[in-house]
Amino acid sequence: MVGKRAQVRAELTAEILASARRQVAAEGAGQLSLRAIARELGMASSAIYRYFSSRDELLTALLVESYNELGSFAERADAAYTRNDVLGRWAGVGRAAYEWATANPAQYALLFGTPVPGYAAPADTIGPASRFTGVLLDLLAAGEGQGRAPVVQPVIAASTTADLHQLRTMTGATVSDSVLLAGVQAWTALFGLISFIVFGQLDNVIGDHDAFFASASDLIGRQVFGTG
Amino acid sequence: MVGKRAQVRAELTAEILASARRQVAAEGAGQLSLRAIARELGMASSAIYRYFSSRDELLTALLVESYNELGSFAERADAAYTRNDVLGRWAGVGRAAYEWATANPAQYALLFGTPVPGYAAPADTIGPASRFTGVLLDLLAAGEGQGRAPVVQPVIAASTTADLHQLRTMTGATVSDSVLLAGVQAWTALFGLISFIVFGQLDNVIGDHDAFFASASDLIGRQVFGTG
DNA sequence: TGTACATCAGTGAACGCGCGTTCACTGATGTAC
DNA sequence: TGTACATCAGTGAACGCGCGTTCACTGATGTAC
Repeated sequence: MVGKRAQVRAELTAEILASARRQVAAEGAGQLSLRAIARELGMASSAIYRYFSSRDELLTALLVESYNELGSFAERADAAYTRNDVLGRWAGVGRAAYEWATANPAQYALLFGTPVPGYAAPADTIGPASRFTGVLLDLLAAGEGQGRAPVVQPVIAASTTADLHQLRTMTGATVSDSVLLAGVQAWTALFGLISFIVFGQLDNVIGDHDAFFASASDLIGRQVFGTG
Repeated sequence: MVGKRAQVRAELTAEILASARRQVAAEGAGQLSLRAIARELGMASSAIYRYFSSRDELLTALLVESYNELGSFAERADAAYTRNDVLGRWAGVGRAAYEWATANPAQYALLFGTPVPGYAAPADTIGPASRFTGVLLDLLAAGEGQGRAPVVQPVIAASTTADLHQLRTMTGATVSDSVLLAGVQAWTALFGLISFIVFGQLDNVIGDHDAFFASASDLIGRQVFGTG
């Protein structure tokens, strides 16, 4: 049985995290303040230290939570398609990322924006961070399994071949160099697109963000997976 | 003739900006502190107010300066190629942006990273900001003039057609919808790629950043301009 | 079941820090006659 | 060319604010016998 104390502790930990999330959403990750959280929860600022031993630890918890949210969101979106429907899956996963990002811009910025100065993400964030890329790698493998290939064949330097080799052993991926390189490029393109929209670079350039995202994301998908 | 006072004023203004630049480079834009600048220049913190009426005004000056740096860097790179060598020009302009970004990561973050909370860039940044995109639009026009076309034909919603139309009138561009959409997509892809590298998303994934950038940027270029 | 003790949550004051901005001021540099 | 006055740069103290973190403490909740 779970002790009452442990239960109350879990609840308050969750409340602190929730308040931190709200805080980050409202002011950005750089402005995350333990005192403000304590104020919102109506407790002494020192009490927070019973739950998180420093501001950085709270940031890490937030980071892990956000990566997991994005990852599970993408996994669920992916699961809704037939495995063979590679372009549909790409569209779904991309849209999931886009929707999560626009719904949670500050959390998105925490993951993909300017690194928080003086903060280095510890190793426990690697696992959650790779949930999203895991979906992508699986997608790349499925595409190649169908005989799909990038519409433009990449030119790859020797050092990059080595990097791709190591990436394969790290992730257990099995796709070819061309597909892997084009896939990583598509990954950066997808998040570049989302960042431009979320960070306001396309304000005054594109009015209907959703429609533009759909077109551009579809373009990226057909570039990596061919028109099949 | 320029009065001595005016000259000294211009020099100190430049020194303040230089110190601010150093500050941003070392700590990030969020940490830009007037007091720290004053300390470095050996003057009273209140003296800064003779030159910039607020912290935000200094930030704006920095933003304008950075956009101009990036823009002129790209313009010079572009000018080094034969006008017809569209893929060469794309590679050169992309490399210019990449080199500027890696050499000035904090200034890059100021332009393309998480927006500084509580700060809205005023209208005077639009001009400098569009120097880079001006180069790109010119490049797109040159490509289309040679009969080049994106390797994958974009699918464009009605609202996006309207957005593209407005974009054309705003910028004086003359390219077709497909080329313009693929061009904007390539623009977001290029900066997504740079951001992933500069912000550390590819650490532990790709070792040789320069080589990877070259491959991926080349890929983007051949996607927009065709293999012609 | 009741008692004695250990564990833990939360308090409130304090430390030491840095920040942007204002203000009345001193002197030096420029300008008009 | 010299004098009287206006302009401007820079000072230093102060205001009011917020922050992360530490520490000795009180009181409540749990545990062992």
